[in-house]
Amino acid sequence: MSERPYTHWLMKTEPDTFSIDDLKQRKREPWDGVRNYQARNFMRDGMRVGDKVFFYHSNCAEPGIAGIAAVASEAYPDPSQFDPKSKYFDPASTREKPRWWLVEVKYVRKLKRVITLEELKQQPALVDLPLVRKGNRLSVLPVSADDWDFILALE
DNA sequence: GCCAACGTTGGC
DNA sequence: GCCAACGTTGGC
Repeated sequence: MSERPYTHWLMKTEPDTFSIDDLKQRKREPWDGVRNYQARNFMRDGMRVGDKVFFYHSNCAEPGIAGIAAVASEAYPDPSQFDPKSKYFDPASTREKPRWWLVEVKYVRKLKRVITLEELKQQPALVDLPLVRKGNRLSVLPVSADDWDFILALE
């Protein structure tokens, strides 16, 4: 069995734009619009089909983990970077050498309740969880297997 | 390569 | 709406 640093992830989304209920309805969705290199690298280089993902609601009344998704495709170039009409259009990117990549994610389930950011911050066991570390604005983050289990036990 | 200016994220 | 904490851009 090959070793990878991470097999569990957390992906942020603003529920006003795309919520866990939207994913439940759509079942599967390309995670387009990521325009940060570190977040891109996690998707392109770190993720494999079947990896579990915490679906996190940000920039809303109750920020926190709202559900579980799974990586459903290998990484491929984000089509929106080539579309001049898209707000994610990147004129500096080319099809020969795409700058931005995405994976598709599929719905797994909603949590019984939202596990809030506030609650996660209060857990001494989660001090090293990247999500609760100061100033971390990345929209795609790794979660250790231990932290994953610990967080789910809070549900 | 430095770094000031600017833009974005996202909690509060 | 405020603003801290970033990341990016571009002049030099």
